[in-house]
This record gives sequence, structure tokens and C-alpha cells, in this order.
Amino acid sequence: MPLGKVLIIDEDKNSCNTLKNALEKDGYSVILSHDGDEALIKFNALKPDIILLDVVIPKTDGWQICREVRKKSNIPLIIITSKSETFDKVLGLELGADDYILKPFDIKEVMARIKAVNRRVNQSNIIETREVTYDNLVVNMSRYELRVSGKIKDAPPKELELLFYLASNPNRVYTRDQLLDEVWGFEYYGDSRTVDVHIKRLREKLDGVSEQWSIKTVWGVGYKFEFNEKFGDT
Amino acid sequence: MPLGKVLIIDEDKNSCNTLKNALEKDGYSVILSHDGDEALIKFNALKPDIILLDVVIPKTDGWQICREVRKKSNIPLIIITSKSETFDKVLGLELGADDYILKPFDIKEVMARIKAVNRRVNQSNIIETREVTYDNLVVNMSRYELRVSGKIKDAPPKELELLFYLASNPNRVYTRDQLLDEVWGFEYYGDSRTVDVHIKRLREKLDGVSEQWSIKTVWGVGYKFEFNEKFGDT
DNA sequence: TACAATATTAACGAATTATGTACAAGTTTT
DNA sequence: AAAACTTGTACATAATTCGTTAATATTGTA
Repeated sequence: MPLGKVLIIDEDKNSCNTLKNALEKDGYSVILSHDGDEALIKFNALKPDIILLDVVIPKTDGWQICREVRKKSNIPLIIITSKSETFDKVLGLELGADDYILKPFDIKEVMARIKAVNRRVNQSNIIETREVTYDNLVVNMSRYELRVSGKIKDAPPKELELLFYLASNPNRVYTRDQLLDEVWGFEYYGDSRTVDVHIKRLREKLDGVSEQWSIKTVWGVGYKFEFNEKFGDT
Repeated sequence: MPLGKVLIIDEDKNSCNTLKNALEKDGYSVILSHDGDEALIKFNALKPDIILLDVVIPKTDGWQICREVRKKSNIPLIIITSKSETFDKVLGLELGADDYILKPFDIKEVMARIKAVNRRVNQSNIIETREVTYDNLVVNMSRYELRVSGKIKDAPPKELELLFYLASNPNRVYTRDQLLDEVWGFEYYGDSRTVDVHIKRLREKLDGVSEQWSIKTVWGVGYKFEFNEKFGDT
């Protein structure tokens, strides 16, 4: 498999075939799925490299597929559908789709867009291991587990997600709005003081645990997970 | 301004304004360009973080802009144009555009697509760290961190932004009004003595640190960040 | 030199921003 | 159905920044 596996999720067999032919001609291998439930099973079992998704499908709907996929993975996901409302486009993109193509599509355009998304993704260092480690801190999002000095510390989901997000890009500052967007999700409309409170609760749990890292406030800007690689490797 | 600069290249002032307003509302700062030659100059000089490009523009055409940009940089580039042929779309994407949006556009969709592209780019290791370095001085705006001879020095946001702005164009003089415009934002209306005070506070922190650089007063004009590449590399 | 224009500095208070506590609504567990 | 927990909001308090003012110093020029 030189170019990778594409999972096509679409009820319409015509679309499926057009896409399948073009993709296989280009060297991809193709998996077809005609309803949402089947799609999720195949996604989990076969770990495709790209997903092409129509949101209008039987059983589990496309939006839900989107969410489920993005919970677990960052692979390229392109929505191809006849739902043409701006609202739907925005929803799809916000849920984590990389592109949103309208039916009827021109296969050449679709192939070009797949290529464009792939180009970006190949520049990424996607951490599929949903885990970060610093010194005595381990945040594992597959298990939703926080470990401090080897011991498991209970922490609610939101706090873990927030910590994980901050720790994924150590030392980089995020504004409260960015955090609300990325951790809470765009659908969330609320007070940005909310972030403060969660930060505070995290700090309670992580207080005085390590000299090497901490959650820092950047006054007037936001928060960051600060990590100092003190002592070089010896 | 944590979000970054957008360069809009488009002859049509209506489009420009719609985009500009929406982007600024979201916290981006916007640079406009109405022809290709000007666009390239601004691209090189101002190092934007995102480019929105109409390919139908006077002088150097959009495709060429695309090529020139991609020779030097991997920043997000989105084509927004009324050229609706599949051929053009494919060409644009092949030249390295991340997305291709048709006019007339819905601003909500455009914003969602910008976000989607940004999401991908932020996962890549080519995250542009907004940083300048001179001798023993490091100003890092991604971390909001000022480092002098390796040591972190605390400094409030405004001071950092001012220093970063000055240091981004070493040896170039800025009037107080220009600085108020660029650092404080155009909507700011206040005394230009304000700049003096911030300069003073910066100088306190950076006093006698290096022979190679300093913040100089240009009498009757304004301020500049002066940098002398004395000694060649040793 | 003297004078005017411009720049530096210190100090103060208003405004902005962050934190901590408490509570209520919503969930999940028992 | 009650209990325990999570989550978001409100508000009081604390901390810091920022802009202004005004007094002092410096520079350029007549």
C-alpha cells in the first residue's frame, strides 16, 4: 500500500464508485462504508489514513462520525456532501473536517483537494499517542489518566483536556479564547473566567510537584505550560 | 495581538473590507494589498502569518504570487476568487494553496476555512515562533518571554510588544505616532508621551546589557532599535 | 549664552486583569 | 431518589499594568 487507505463513507453508490476509481487509479486502496455504524467499526478496525465522508448517511449521522473520529485521531477528513448551507459547512469545519466539498463534485477538484490536505498533514508531526510526559508528570488521554510521580491522581475530564492541550505545546502561550475554542469547542459560548477556575483547580492538584514545570499565567495574555529542560543530558 | 497578521491581496475593495472587518473582529491584524507587485513587497517585508489571495489582480498575477510565496514559506495560503473553472481550482491547489474559495463568498464560511487551515498548520512543526534574536537578547512572542543573556526577565505585554516591534526592523526609525498605531492599535487615541514612558521602562530592563544593540532616541523624530554587527563571526 | 523645543524620569491613581470562594445547575453514581 | 461529583458563573478581593501629569534634563539653534 504505497499511498494509504481511504475510507469512503457515503450511501450513494455512484459517488462511491467515482471516488473509488479515481483513488485506486492514483494508487490508494479504498474501503467503502454505506452507513454510520459500519463506518465507525471499519474506522476502528482498519485505521484508514484518510476519510471521505458524506454527512447524510443512515444510522449514526455524519456529524457524529466526525466527532468520534476527531476524539481519537487527527487523520485527514474531508466532507463531501450535497448539504450546501453555510451553517452546515461551518459546522463540519468546526467539528474538525479539513475540507468541505459540495456535490455534485468534479473528481479532478476532489483529487486536488485531497492532495492539498495530504501535503499539509505530511508536514505535521501528529502525535497519535495521546500522551505527554514531563519529568514526573504523565497525561494520558487514551486512558483519561493523570499520573504524578507514578501515582494516579483523579481529575475530571475538562481539567485533563485543558492540561493536555497546554502541555502538548509547552511554553507556548494561549489566550483564554483560544483555550475555549480548542478545549471546550466552538459550540461553547461562555465566560472566559471559566478557564481561570479550571486552571486554579489544576494548580491545586499539581502544586509543588515539580521544579521543572508549572502552569504559568502570562499577565494580560493567557496561560502556558512552562517546562525547563534544566540539566543537559549527562 | 496574539493571533497574527493576515495579508489580503485583492483588487476589489468590497471583498477586502468584508474580510478585513471580520478578521479584525477576531483579533487578527490585517495588511491590504491591491496589486501583485505591492503584495510581494509586503509579503517579504512584513512576514504575514496567513495570505488570502485573489488570483485576478493587476501586475504580477496571482499564480505567480503563489509560486513566489511557496518558494520561501509554508504559511497558510487561501485563494479567494471568482475564477470558477475546475482547471483553475486544480492549478491553485497544485501550486500550494491550502484552499480555494469561490466568490461571492459567505464570510462565515471563509472564517471557518481559515480556522480549519490554521488548525492543521498549528499541528505541524513549522509553527512560526514569533521571535527575534540579537546577540544576548531574545524576544519570543509565542512564549511572551524576554531573555537577556539566557535569563528570563519579566516584562508586561505592552513593553514586550513594543520591543518586538522595534527589534523586528532594526535600525529603522519609528515616530511615536507610528508606534502608537502599530503597537497600540489604530483605535488608540492618547498622548504620545506614553511611548516615552514605555521606552524608559524597557531601557531600565535592558540597561548596559550589550554593546551591540540598544534602543536609541532619534531627536525630533522617534525611536529605533539599533544593532551593529561589529566583529564578524569568530 | 540664552532660549525654545524636545526628551527623560518619577510618581500617582484609574483601569484592567487575575485569583479565590461560594454556590447553583447539571451529571453520573450509588 | 439521594449522594457525590463535575462544571460554569458570580462576586469580592488582590495584584499589576498603563497612561497621565508635571517636574527636570537634554539638545538644537539664534
